[in-house]
Amino acid sequence: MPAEATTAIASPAIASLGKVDRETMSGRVYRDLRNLIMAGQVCPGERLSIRTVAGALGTSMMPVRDAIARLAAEQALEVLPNRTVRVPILTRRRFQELRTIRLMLEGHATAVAAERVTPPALDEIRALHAAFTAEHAHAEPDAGRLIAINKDFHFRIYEAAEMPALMQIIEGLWLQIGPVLNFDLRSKSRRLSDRVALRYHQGMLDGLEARDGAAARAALAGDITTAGDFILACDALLDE
Amino acid sequence: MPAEATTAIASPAIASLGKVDRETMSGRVYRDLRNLIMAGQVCPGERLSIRTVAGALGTSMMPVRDAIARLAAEQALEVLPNRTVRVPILTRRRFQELRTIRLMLEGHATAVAAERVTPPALDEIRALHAAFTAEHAHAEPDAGRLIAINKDFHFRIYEAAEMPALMQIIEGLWLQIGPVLNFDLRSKSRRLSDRVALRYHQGMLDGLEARDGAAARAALAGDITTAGDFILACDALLDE
DNA sequence: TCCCTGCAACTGTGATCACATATCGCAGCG
DNA sequence: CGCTGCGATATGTGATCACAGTTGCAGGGA
Repeated sequence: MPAEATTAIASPAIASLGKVDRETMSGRVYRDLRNLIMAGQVCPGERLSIRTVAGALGTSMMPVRDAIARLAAEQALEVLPNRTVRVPILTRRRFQELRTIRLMLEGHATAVAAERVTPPALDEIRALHAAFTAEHAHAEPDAGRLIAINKDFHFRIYEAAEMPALMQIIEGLWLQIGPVLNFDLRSKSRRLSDRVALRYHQGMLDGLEARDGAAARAALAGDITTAGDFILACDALLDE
Repeated sequence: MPAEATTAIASPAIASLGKVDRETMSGRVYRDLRNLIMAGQVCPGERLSIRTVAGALGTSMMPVRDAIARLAAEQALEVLPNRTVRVPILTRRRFQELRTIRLMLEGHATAVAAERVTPPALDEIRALHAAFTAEHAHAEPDAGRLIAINKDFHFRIYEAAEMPALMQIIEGLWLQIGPVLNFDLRSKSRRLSDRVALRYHQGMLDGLEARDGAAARAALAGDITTAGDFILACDALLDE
């Protein structure tokens, strides 16, 4: 029998074996849908049918059922009284509530990150900021890429706070807000606030480098607040 | 055909029809497990087998699979690399992190509640505090009931803040902390901190009545902090 | 006494099926 | 022209089955 089962034989050949798809299909569907939602690539109100998604992914209904159940538990999807499931439509009130929570939680994560961030982490954050800036410099910036880099920039900072439970909650918040980014994504006028986004990001970076938690937090607050104002002005939200 | 399907016929008889079990078995299993966990009636590290739970509940595996998937998404349960699922075992570090987050979130909810609480809500909160006090007066207080009343007291306050998204997050936090209440529950020495718990609850109530958000928040902070210290002293937690 | 081996029971995963219900479209009547 | 009623389609839910992987334990060898 090959060495895997035995205790101490370490052949160099083993390391090159690679891992055999240790991921369940449920997990994969879940992750894919999650990324889709967080990247703002699904429309608020859009309906998901288990069979349709399963067909599109070439699997049976089971993994999709599972993934949707998990996303619904995180409020990333919504099950209507009809028991059909759709991408939630945020009310203005709820959006503002989420923004308030984000200011607290992401503000705290940023402040803590300013204390704990390591030089290599700072380098990564700098690189992401540079990439964000570069993408803005393009004549025709790719909105999808912009959103992705922005997300990486924020979460790389939160990760530096070394508070995994906090980060999971923050991810949940982005997951709920994700779909409205869709509208933002399609509106080309977003450039208006983009310049200020760059400035706030720079402020966060400066705060981290100076280990000034309050400054970094203040810059983040500006970022979140102005971005939120932009969405609110778009009225992609339910009035309620 | 009875009136239900038609538009405008409002017979008094209809109202008495009652609703026919409009709840899925998945939903029921989910809710039951959730309550069990939040009430601290499952042990950290305890393993759950889908078939076993299904057998105990007299259903097939399906609803249990569904419920467990949802709870796992909320970190209320944990899927091991083996793909078996168990009640998570908190590390000290994670427990302290959760406490920090609770101080922020529940503190904010309490402060906002102080501004928005209505007289009838205040009455309910007073009643719950009275019940909590009364249960303490018993010679042999029922720990389970104590935990339940405490939870109702806190969440009735948070509900008064009228921030549903915030409340869902807080529920998620209680869900993660629930299992360690189990140890607390079994240790009879808990009386030590109970007196102080009563005092802090009184302080929260006073703050709400005076519409003094800062005072209510400070009292809540004392409650959470001292309760957390008690758990940490029990070392029911993983050292990491 | 300890460690290894091999078999049996058990577990989660994915697929498929049956069923009750909801939704949509169309015909028929007012 | 608009509303009502009915049939066809599609949807979520729950049950059952097959399978692969893991775990646990007993037996045999050193």
